[in-house]
Amino acid sequence: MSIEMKPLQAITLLRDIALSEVRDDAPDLTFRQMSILLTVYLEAPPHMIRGLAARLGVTKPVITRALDTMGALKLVERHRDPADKRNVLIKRTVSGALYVERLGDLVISKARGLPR
Amino acid sequence: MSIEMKPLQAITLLRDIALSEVRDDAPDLTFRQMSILLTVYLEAPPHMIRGLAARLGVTKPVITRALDTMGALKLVERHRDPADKRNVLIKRTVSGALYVERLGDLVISKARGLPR
DNA sequence: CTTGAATGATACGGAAGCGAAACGAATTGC
DNA sequence: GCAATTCGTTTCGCTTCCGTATCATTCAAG
Repeated sequence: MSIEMKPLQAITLLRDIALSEVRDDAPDLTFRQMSILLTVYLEAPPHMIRGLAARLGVTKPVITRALDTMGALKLVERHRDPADKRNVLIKRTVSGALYVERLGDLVISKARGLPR
Repeated sequence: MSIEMKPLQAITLLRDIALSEVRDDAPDLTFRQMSILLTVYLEAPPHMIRGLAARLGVTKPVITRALDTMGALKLVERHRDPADKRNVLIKRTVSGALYVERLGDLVISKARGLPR
């Protein structure tokens, strides 16, 4: 089931989301970091560096750096793949799940308050 | 009217938007820059540095720098206020309007394609 | 005038991001 | 076994951003 939206509503929604992210004292992720995080939490494992890089159309160091940052924030974890020790598996964390959930609630509440 | 959304839809929408922003070769603005830009294009003029800084809850240099960047991208323009030459008025541009419009279309199309 | 307040810009040191290239470790193919 | 490939990380030089503090300019009040 699709959600219909008018241009003014769409832009207002985006503005409200961006504004909340800025005003919150939550860690302000970049768009790249956010798309990595949400991909990890939306799609089925396993998630690996190379796959995420291809998915986002960026280079591998971008993913490595983003995981450094988000790992320090406890939003994701890195684990070596036991089956192939060259690989790194990106795993979810409790606080990451909370962060994503909070983000979803934010979008929902902003969408609900949209102008006619 | 208001738009109802479920958590999975909300997160998926956000992910799709972030992913599109990353994949596009469009200038990738930070959340701060985006909230400034959308505020300027959504709310009635005049827009001034100090007001935007208060609106976003950030310091003035943040706004100055964001305007430097977005000015170079032709997304906004700076003009001295003739009435009070201490003030700087932030004005919209044609290409800025196009950028915002494209952004709205992106949100609309991603919302339309949401699951469930 | 002159003083004080207000505005936006700039300087500074530091943190984090970028792409390209080089690297070590692990695996695969011969 | 040994070379070639794959994977993620690290390094390089560079750019951008951050907050604090300070600056020049402009206005307003006495």
